[in-house]
Amino acid sequence: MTDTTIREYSGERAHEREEPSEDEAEEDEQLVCPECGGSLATDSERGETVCEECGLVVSEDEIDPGPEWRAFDASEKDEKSRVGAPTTNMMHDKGLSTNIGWQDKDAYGNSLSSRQREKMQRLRTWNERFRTRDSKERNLKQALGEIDRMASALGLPENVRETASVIYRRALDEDLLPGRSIEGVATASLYAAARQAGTPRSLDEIDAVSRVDKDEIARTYRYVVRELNLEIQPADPESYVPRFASDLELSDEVERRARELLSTAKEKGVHSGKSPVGLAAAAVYAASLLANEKVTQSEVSEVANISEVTIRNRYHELLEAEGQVL
DNA sequence: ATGGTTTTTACTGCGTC
DNA sequence: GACGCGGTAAAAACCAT
Repeated sequence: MTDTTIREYSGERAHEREEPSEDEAEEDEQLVCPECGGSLATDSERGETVCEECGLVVSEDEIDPGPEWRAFDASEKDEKSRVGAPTTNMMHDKGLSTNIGWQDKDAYGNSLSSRQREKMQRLRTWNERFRTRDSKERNLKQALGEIDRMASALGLPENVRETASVIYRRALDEDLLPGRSIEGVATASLYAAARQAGTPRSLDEIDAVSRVDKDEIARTYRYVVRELNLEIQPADPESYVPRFASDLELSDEVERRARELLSTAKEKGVHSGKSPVGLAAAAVYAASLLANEKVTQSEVSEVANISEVTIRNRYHELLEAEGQVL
C-alpha cells in the first residue's frame, strides 16, 4: 500500500557534508565540552582530548593507533613498517588472522616453483576453511557483509559501519541471536549505529535496503537496544536537515535557517511527541520560503517521505514558535 | 487489548499562472 | 485547466498502559 512512493536514497547521492557540528546538543558522543559546550579536539602527541574553548582535558592517556616512527619516502616506509593494517571491527576476525597472499612469491619476491605453488594453493584452501570454521565466526562474517552492503546503499560513512559492527558483535556475545535472523539483527545494529552517530536514517529507508521487513527490524531493534542497554536518544530533527537540503539542492543559507527554526522550536517545546523527520521536513520547507528559494511542499514530502499535510501542520507551528521569540 | 495521540489518505475550495 | 496551498474528516499507525 505504501509502495506508491519510490524510495530514492540509494548510495550515489552526495550525502552529508562533513561538519564540525558544534551544536550537536546532547552529550551523545562527547563531541562537545561538558564544561562550556565548546568543540573538542584530539591531541595525538599527548594522547589527550581537550576542549578548544576552555582547555578542559576530557580524556587522557589514550592509545595512539598510529605508527611511532616517521617515514620520509616509500623505501623508508618499507623498512620501518613491521605491522599490518590496523585492527578493524568490520572484519569478522578483526583482520588479525593469518592470510596467505595470492601472489605466488616467496618472502624475497621470487616466483615459486610449480611444486611450491600447488602446495600454497592447498594451504590457502585449508586456511580459509579453518579461519571461518566455527559457527559464530561464520555468522559474523555474513552479518558484517550485510551491514556493509546496506551501509553503502544508504551512503553511511565508515564510522557508522564500525559502530554497527561493534553492536552486532556484542549482540552475538550476549547470545541474543537464537530465535532471530542474522539479517534482522544486522539491520537493527546498523539502524542503531546510524542513530548513535547522529546520521540517522528513517525506518523506511532502512527497510528499503534490508532483506527483512519493517516490523521485524523494529522489533529486533527494540530488543537489541534493551538487552545491550544502548543509550539512544530520540533522533534529533536537525540531523536530517543537511540531507534534505542537499537532496533538494538548497543553499547553506536555507540549511542554516532551518536549523534556527528547529532550535527555537526546541526551546519552546513544540516538538515533543512529533516525528523528527516531519519536523525537519517542515523546517526545510519553511526555511526555503524565508530565504526566497522556494521549493514546493510536495517536493519536500518526496525527499523526506512525509505527507504534505504533516509538513503544513508542522511548519505552522514552527513559524508560530519563531514569531513568539521575535 | 485499549485508548489517546499523531500521521496519512482523500477530498474540497481558493487563488494564480 | 493545472498547480500550489490550506483546511477538514475519517482511517490508519503508533505508543504506552
